[in-house]
Amino acid sequence: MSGINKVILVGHLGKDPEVRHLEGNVTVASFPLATSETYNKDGKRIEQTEWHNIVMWRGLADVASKYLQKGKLVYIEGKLRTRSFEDKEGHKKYTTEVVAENFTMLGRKSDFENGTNGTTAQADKSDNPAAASNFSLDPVDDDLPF
Amino acid sequence: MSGINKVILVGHLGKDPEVRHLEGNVTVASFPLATSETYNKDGKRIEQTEWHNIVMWRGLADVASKYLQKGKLVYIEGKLRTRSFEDKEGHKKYTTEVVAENFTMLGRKSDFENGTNGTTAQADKSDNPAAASNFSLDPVDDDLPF
Amino acid sequence: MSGINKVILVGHLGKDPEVRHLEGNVTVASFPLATSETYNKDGKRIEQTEWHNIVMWRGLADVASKYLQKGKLVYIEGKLRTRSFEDKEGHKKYTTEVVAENFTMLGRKSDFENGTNGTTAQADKSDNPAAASNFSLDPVDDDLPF
Amino acid sequence: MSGINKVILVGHLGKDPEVRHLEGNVTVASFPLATSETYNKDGKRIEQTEWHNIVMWRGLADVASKYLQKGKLVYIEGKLRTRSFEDKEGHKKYTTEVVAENFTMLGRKSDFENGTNGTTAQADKSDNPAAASNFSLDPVDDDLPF
DNA sequence: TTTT
DNA sequence: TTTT
Repeated sequence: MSGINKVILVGHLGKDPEVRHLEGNVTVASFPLATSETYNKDGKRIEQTEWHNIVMWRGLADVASKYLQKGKLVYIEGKLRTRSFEDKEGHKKYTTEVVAENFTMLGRKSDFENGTNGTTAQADKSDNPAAASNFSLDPVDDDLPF
Repeated sequence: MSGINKVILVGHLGKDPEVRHLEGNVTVASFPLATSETYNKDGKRIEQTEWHNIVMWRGLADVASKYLQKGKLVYIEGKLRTRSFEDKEGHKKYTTEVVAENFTMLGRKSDFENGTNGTTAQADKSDNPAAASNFSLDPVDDDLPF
Repeated sequence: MSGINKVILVGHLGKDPEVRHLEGNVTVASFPLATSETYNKDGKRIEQTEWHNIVMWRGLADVASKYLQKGKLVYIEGKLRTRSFEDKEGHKKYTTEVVAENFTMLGRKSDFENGTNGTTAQADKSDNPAAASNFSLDPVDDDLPF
Repeated sequence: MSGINKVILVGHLGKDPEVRHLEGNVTVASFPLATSETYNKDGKRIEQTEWHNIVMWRGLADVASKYLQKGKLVYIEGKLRTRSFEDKEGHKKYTTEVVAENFTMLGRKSDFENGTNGTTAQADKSDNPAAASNFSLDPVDDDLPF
């Protein structure tokens, strides 16, 4: 039977997305995302940071490589996937990743502007009106908002 | 700026979906969904049921009308939408609905079989291979599970 | 059987929380929250805003009245509850609210500082170390972050 | 700043929970949970199962050890935590776990009855009135359902 | 290692 | 109006 495997994260990118192009014209983007939590221990405020390996495929990877950068605050929805691999010494290891299904940029509007290549905010805005900040691979049911 | 508007429900259908066909060949299905919660009051076990108005559009409505029936247990993901209308006496009223984005059938396998018209489990299975129980309007990135 | 009734929102407060004190020393805070969504219609970027009625009870209301203000960006988790009431003309009406179970402030750190009564950022920080921004009614399993 | 780190799973236990008692009278329960997903590949129905390491602490572990068993269908909410350890050969490894914050049993009512040691349904029910199936570590705001 |  |  089918189950549910859903992850919801809000955090900051630890690095710019690393983009790879696989055969068949498939794009993959990956980056670490930090989610922080604060709690009290012996009256002191402790911050604990959890790091997540985020992976985005195809169209989502393309848009991620365009908009997401180190330090940005982002909401990510996805699913868990654990895969095994061999490290350099031939030891079998496991890694758990969050395969993103959609993301939304949070934070100041200026964060939605792509400044990596020196385009001005204005140019970006005309190219990307109104701080478009929600991205997904959903079908383009674009005409009606439901 | 874009935000997040997400609802996650697991509950039972209170009625069979009501299906309407709008102009432009658009299908809409709607039904009430009950989510129950139990808590203790004065040592007695109380069950409180919340009713949700679920709305499904287009392809999701089509598949809902095929598989969902009164009493079935279902996981639904969607978003909130409040709209106004006038009742028969002309009074403005508001209703809040959950516009579903995908759903997954839970429960026994026999629940995934469409038994309304006496078709056998086998016939259902050939029509509906492997008790497919997760439905969404996501793009059919069907070849690879990520 | 028990079900799941969960709402996850990220949006901005439309107003300051309105706080009431009920008998039995129970605090209730309520405010509207806007979640915006952008989509394309005929090549134009449309923003559609959904308004949610948020309700917080007891300790969560107390902390909300202290930290949440009009315009702030907040993550809210809660559940749906529809209740009926009579309006002034005696007509029965329904309203659906999101009863919050916890919230987390998002956005710039300066947003976490309570500036309503002129306390300085520094004073706020000592009172509220490290921009504590996650609030819930969970038990204070504070010593260990799991 | 605080972030969000949330996991939502619906799946079946692969084994009975393994319960350990740590110093300080702390209980820990852990078990594997399977979430299955089906998709089409070349016209064939493929099922892919993802395994999650679930960990429950303290009171939640106690109730888990009482109600959860191999094969049961359960809704789990929690957060991701990756920790490192050394395997027998002294190699550093990482494992990602879902630290559960609450769970709800889904499925037939008979599944809520603890039949491992031959107690009757009736005895179970008196001990566990009304098939209580939602468990969490939330404060016992038991008198009012909000 | 679950379930269908 | 569901389910337990």
